[in-house]
Amino acid sequence: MIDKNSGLSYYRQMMEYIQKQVDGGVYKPGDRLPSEKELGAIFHVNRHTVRQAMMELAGRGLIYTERGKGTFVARNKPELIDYKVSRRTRFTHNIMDVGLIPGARVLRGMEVAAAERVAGNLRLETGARVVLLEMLRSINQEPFCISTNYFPAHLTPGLLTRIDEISSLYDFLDKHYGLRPTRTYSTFQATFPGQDDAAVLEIPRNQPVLVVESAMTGEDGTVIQYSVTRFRGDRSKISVGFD
Amino acid sequence: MIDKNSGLSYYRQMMEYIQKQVDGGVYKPGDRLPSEKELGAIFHVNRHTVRQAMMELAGRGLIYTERGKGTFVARNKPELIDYKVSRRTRFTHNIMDVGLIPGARVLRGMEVAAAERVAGNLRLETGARVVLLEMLRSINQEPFCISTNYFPAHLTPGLLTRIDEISSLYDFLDKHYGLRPTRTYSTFQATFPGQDDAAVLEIPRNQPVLVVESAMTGEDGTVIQYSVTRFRGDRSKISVGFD
DNA sequence: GAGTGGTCTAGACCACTTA
DNA sequence: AAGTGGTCTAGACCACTCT
Repeated sequence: MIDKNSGLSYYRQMMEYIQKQVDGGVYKPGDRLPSEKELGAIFHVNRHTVRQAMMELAGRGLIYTERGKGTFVARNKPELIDYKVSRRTRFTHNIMDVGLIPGARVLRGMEVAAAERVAGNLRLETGARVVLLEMLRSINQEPFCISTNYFPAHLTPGLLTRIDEISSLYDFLDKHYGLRPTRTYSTFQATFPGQDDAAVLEIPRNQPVLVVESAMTGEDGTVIQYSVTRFRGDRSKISVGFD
Repeated sequence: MIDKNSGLSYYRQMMEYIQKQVDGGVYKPGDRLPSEKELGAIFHVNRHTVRQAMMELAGRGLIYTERGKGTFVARNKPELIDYKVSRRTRFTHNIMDVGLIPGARVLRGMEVAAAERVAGNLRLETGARVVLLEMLRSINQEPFCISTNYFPAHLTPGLLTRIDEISSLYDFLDKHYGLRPTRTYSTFQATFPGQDDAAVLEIPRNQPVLVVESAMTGEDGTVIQYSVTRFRGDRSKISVGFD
């Protein structure tokens, strides 16, 4: 099982072996693997060596552990959600159109001084007053993405006093302020979540997130919204049309 | 330094402490941390406990290790390359425009039967003949992304015999086949690299990649190219304009 | 040769789940 | 109570880098 002279460390050989077992369908998503003790006996290695293999495979997302229960093969890709981004993207409609149940919860709402990056994207001076609105969006009751939105404070007076009324952000902006923002650009990055984001999205910190930064302008070209959205990497596939 | 009764494990306390030190600028990107032995002495814990903290922080991308040298604070953010994607994106020009040196190397070129996903995107029958062209693109001599491109074989006869001539893919397609593909859509995902991709991109398997899938059509609307590109997450920021 | 991280073993105790 | 993964200690040897 383990080749002591292969030049490859034991735990790497174990990783390859288990990866093959999973790829080959010997263990299917959701299956329990043998316990660490059993694997140690099977491969004739110490339990800590088993653990090193398990931990690396878990970090890679192939398996996950539950204390007291065992180690399990990860659910493949929990149904990637194809999320379409266009000039006017509306989360609620977007999700409902594919037969899923959207949800939204406001995490933070406050007026702050614009940091350099925020000010630059909103075409304001650094330190200008902006409204920060952070929302958790969920699909079928499960966390999907966190969106941090910034608006020039003078364009959205009293927004924070009406936070409870927000169900669809775009409807809200149109109804109260006559704002109909359209997307001018978006950037995409793959990174790891910060501690807070990981907790809210209910993912471990070593699971990647897709970060989308966008700027929106009104019909007259003034920038009225800048947002940074972190999508769960295991759930999200963002698609952009160029038509 | 370590609170034995905090309820938090030692290695997690160490992780928090070191994260704070890095965030606070005590250790800057590229700095060497104290050795594992030294950290063990500082925190009054065993070297293995130190290692567990180090390994998790490395998995998260905060630090990296070099055998025989030490442990260093990662330098990730500063070198982000803003890569613009539009209807007609040309890697070579794109990179040169921002003053960097692009490079390309063909990894694989072969004619294969189209798998379901490839066929569907190229609007062909599953099993139809397609040309696969896989290229590594680098910036300033460092791996940046791997692009796997598929073309209907009947549109690009003899492509594989001229692989050596490819420097700019789009120039090549235009010159030899009169093809001028324009992008119709792209999808973005954040995941982990496969073993081969990780090796070619020179990143560990637990560092995220940004996967961009795109379809390109000719002027008459026929799909002439489908590609899957894996960008190094630590280097890439893909931007899309909606104008 | 001294110092670094990488791997492996051995044994212990803990927290949690299940029966 | 038995089994599981989680944490910690202790000691050993290795491969590599630097000087």
